[in-house]
Amino acid sequence: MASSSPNQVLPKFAVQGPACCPSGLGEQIDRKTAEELAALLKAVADPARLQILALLRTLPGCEACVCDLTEPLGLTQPTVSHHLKVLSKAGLVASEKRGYWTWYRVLPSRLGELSAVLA
Amino acid sequence: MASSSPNQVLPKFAVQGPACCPSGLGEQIDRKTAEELAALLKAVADPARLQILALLRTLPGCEACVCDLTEPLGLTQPTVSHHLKVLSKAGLVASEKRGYWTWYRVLPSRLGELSAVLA
DNA sequence: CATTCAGATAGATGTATGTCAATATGGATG
DNA sequence: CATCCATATTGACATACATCTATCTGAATG
Repeated sequence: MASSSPNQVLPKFAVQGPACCPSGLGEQIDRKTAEELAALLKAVADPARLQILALLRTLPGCEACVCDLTEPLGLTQPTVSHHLKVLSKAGLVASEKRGYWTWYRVLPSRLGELSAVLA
Repeated sequence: MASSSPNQVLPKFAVQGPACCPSGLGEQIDRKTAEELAALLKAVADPARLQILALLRTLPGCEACVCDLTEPLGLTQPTVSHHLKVLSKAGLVASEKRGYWTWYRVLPSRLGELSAVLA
């Protein structure tokens, strides 16, 4: 079913801040907006998930199946599957079933949004 | 004692990735590097702390004392103090005691590093 | 249609974390 | 030096989360 970025409606974070410290965090944000942005950041703020993203990016097409990730990460298959689900819900990766394997691939635009907000 | 970025030795994340999806996460990272980057991201991946950073940036000099933050955040003073400590340990803010008050100010360069890694 | 294989899900468990009330700390002031 | 004020720390508590083992699901294959 390739569930990737299902109902992801990213709030419109400002991308320019005040002169003193220009940033997407340049104006006050309400609690709800802060929670949405924090949720996206939490998806990335984990060593295993960072390694997954970095590893996927080294591979042709920026994609891999789950079984290719367990050994380099030193984690069990269910744990890797869990992390991929978190990344998927955050819209950071997309999945596609091909034959026996499910291929996960990085969606770089989402990381770019994050980067722009923090810049 | 103004404890800010005490023993912060940020690993040298690559800032350019492969052509398919250029990023600072463009090459494999080992567990230790991933943990350090995740720790920095965790410091930002909280609604209250994002609001603190955004709020500080709207103020003259990008700074405020703790008592200025509790009401807009809707959190108690100890909780705000806790979040500021987390941000401080991550090197995202610096503190300075002036008279009665402790002033916290954003260190924008640190956020810039994060942004560059994710770009 | 029985088997096989990759991946997903469920359940359990220990640890980390966000929050608050209560209290300690430590500089400023009279 | 006694007091006051902003902030830091402590202790408690509930929730979230990372991880594992065990099991389920569902497509491919003979």
